[in-house]
Amino acid sequence: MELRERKQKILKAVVENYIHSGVAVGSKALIEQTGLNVSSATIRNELADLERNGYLLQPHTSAGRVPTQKGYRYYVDNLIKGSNLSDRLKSHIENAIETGADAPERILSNTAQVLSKLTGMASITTTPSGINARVHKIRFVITGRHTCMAVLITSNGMVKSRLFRVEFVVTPELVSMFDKVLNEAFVGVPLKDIDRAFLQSVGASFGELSLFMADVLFAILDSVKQAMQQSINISGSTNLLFLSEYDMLGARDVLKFLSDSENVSTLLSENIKGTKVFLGKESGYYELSGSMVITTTYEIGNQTAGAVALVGPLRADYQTLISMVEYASDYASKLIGELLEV
Amino acid sequence: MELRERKQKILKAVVENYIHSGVAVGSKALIEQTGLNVSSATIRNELADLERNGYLLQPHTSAGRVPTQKGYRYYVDNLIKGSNLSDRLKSHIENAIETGADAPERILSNTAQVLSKLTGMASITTTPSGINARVHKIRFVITGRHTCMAVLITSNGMVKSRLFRVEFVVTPELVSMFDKVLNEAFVGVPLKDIDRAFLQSVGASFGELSLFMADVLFAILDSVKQAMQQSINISGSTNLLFLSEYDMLGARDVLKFLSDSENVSTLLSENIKGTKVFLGKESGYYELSGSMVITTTYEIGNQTAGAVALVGPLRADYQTLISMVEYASDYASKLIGELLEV
DNA sequence: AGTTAGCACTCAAACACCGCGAGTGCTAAA
DNA sequence: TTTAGCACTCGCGGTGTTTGAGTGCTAACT
Repeated sequence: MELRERKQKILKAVVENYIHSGVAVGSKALIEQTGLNVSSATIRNELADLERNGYLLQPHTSAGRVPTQKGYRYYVDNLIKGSNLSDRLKSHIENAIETGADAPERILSNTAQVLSKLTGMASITTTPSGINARVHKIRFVITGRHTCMAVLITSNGMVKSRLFRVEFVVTPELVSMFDKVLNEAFVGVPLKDIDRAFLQSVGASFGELSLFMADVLFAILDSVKQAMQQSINISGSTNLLFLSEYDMLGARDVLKFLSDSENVSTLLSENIKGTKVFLGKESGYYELSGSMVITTTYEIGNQTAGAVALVGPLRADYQTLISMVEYASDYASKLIGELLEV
Repeated sequence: MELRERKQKILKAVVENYIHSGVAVGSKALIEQTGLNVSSATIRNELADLERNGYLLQPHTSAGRVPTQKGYRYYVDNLIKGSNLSDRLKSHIENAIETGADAPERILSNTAQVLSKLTGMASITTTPSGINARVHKIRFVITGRHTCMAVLITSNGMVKSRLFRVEFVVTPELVSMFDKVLNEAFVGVPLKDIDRAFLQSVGASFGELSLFMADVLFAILDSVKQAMQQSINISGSTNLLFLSEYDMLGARDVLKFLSDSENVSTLLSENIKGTKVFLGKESGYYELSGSMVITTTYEIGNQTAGAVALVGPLRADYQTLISMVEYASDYASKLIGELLEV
C-alpha cells in the first residue's frame, strides 16, 4: 500500500506529534508541523482519506486524529530511519553491560537492566540457548558425605551445575571414576540427543556399575535440561505502571503477561533472526494489544543464540528505542563472544 | 490498653466483617453478628467509644466504621488464635515445596511460589545467609583454555560458583596446585573474615606464585561475597494489582517498593527470630502504609538463617495467613535441614 | 447508670444537566 | 484542487438534585 508523498508527510507528523503529546492531533496543528503550504481544510481532506484507509482514527467526532495499529506499522516500516545515539549514551550502555560481567548470564541480565533503566520500559533478554550445543566437559565436585555436584560445561560456554545425593558414601576414587566413565560417554554429544533413552543405553553399558549411577545420570540429565532451556531476564516491568502512556489496567495486564515465563518465551521464540517490531495485536496476545514489542536477536559464533527485547506502550519513540535495543544487543553479543572465544 | 469484653467482641466483629466485606460496617449489622442482645443505639455508643480511643475510624460522617491501624494491631495481638489449616492445604504446601528440591535455593523459591499462589498476594523468601558460615571446601574446574570455575562450598551447605579468566593457559597441574594451596589457606576460615586484606596476606604467603593467583583470589572473594549475601525470591507481586482490597495506586507503590531489593532486604533483616506482623506504617516505609507484612524466620541447625514473608493489603485474613506462612516456613526449614545434615 | 426508641442530620454516590471549546464535515466559491 | 465559512458534534468540567445508609443526640425507660 503506497501513499502519496503529502499523505506520508501528514501521517508522519500525526504519529510524531501524538507520540510526544499524547493527545489527538488536529488539522490546525499539522499546518505548521508539516510545513505544507495548504489550509487546514485541505489537511482535513487528507486526514479523512487516511482514516478511510485505516491509518488513523478519531476517538470521537469532535477530536483530532490518532494513529491506528496500521498507522504505526506504516510509520515504523517506511517513515523512520535508524537514529544515531549520542556517544554519551553509547558508552553508558557499554559500561552498564560490562560491569561484573564474568559470564554470559550476567552480561544479559545487565543488558536487560540498562535498557529498562534508560527507556523506562520493561526489557527482556534470554540467555543463550544450548539447543545446538554439545557437551564439552563434565566435572564432579564432592560437597558432602552423600552429596555431589555435577558441573556441565557446554560447547557454547554455558556452565550449569546440579547438586545430587546418593545412597553410598562418595569418595574421591568414586568421583574420579564417574569423571572418567562419564566423560567418555558424554563428551561431544549434542545436548538435544541426551534424553531418557540415551541415558538408559549409557547406563546399560556400565554393567553392574549402573546401579551406582542412576542418581548421577539423573543429575546430568537435569543439567542438560537447564542448559538447553533459555532462562529469561525481565527487568523494569514495574516501570510500565508509571508510564502515562498506559492506562493502569492495560499496564496491569502486560505485567500479568510478563510474569508468566511461558508467555514470554513463546513470544520471543518467534523471532528467528534480526529485529522485529510487534505492534498491538500483531503479537497474538490480547494482553499486549496496547503495547509494542521490539525484539532483536544476538549471535554467538554466527549462530542465533538468544533475544533482547523491549516491551512498552504503543505510543513510543520507535526510532530511538529500536536503535538502543540493537546497540545493546550487538554490544552484549560482542562481549559474550570475547568471553568465550579466546 | 485493655478493653472490656463487649468492646472486644464488637471490635472483633467490625474487623472480621470489614475484612470480608470491604465496606464500612454499621451498628445494625453488628447486632446479629456479635449475637449481643442489645439495640443498635448501644452498639453505636460503644463504637463511638472505640473511635475515641483510636481503634476505629469513620470514613465520613454518614458511614459505618472501619478499623484503624491500631484496631488491626489489637485484633492481631489479642483477638485471633492460630487457625488449623486443613490437611489438604498442608499437603499441598508440602508437595509444592518439595518438587525438584535439590538445593536450599530451590526449596525457598518453591516456598515463595506456593505462598503467593495460595494467598493471591506477594511472597518473599531469602536464601540462607552465609554470614556465620565457614569455608568448607574450594574446588576448581577447567572450563576453557584460559577460563576456570571456582566452586565454593560453605559449612552451611551453600554452593557458589564463579567463572574467571586468567592470562596464562590453565593446565590440570596448575589447577591441582590451586586446589592444594588454596584449600590449605581457606578451609575453616569464617566467610566474614575474607576480605581484601585477608587475600593480600594469603597472596603474600605464596611468594612468586602470587602473580598467578591474583585473578583466582579475586574469583574466590566474589564467591564468598555471593555466599554471604542472601538472595531474595519474590513471587507473585503482580497479584497485588488484581486485589480489590488495593486501589491501583497503592498496589503500584508496593510493587515499586518490592522491585528494589535494597528495600526488601532491610525490611526483612529487622526480623531476628519468630513471627512478626507489620501493619501499615509500622514498617517505616510510606509505600507500605496500606499494606501488611507477615514475616517469620526459619532456622538451620538452631540458627536463624533466613526469612519467609508475605506482603498484602491491610485488609486481610490474618488468622489464616499467619498460619500458612508459619507452616510453609517450618516445612522449608525442615527440608533444608534434611538436605544438609545427613 | 446503663439502655433504648425516635428523630433530625450529614454526606458520598449516582445521575442529570449545561456551557465551553476544539475540531470536524460539508458546501459553495475561487 | 483548494479554500473560506459555517453548522454541528461531543468530551470535559462544573453544578445541582435525589437517595439512602448510618450517624449523634435527646428524652424516656429499667
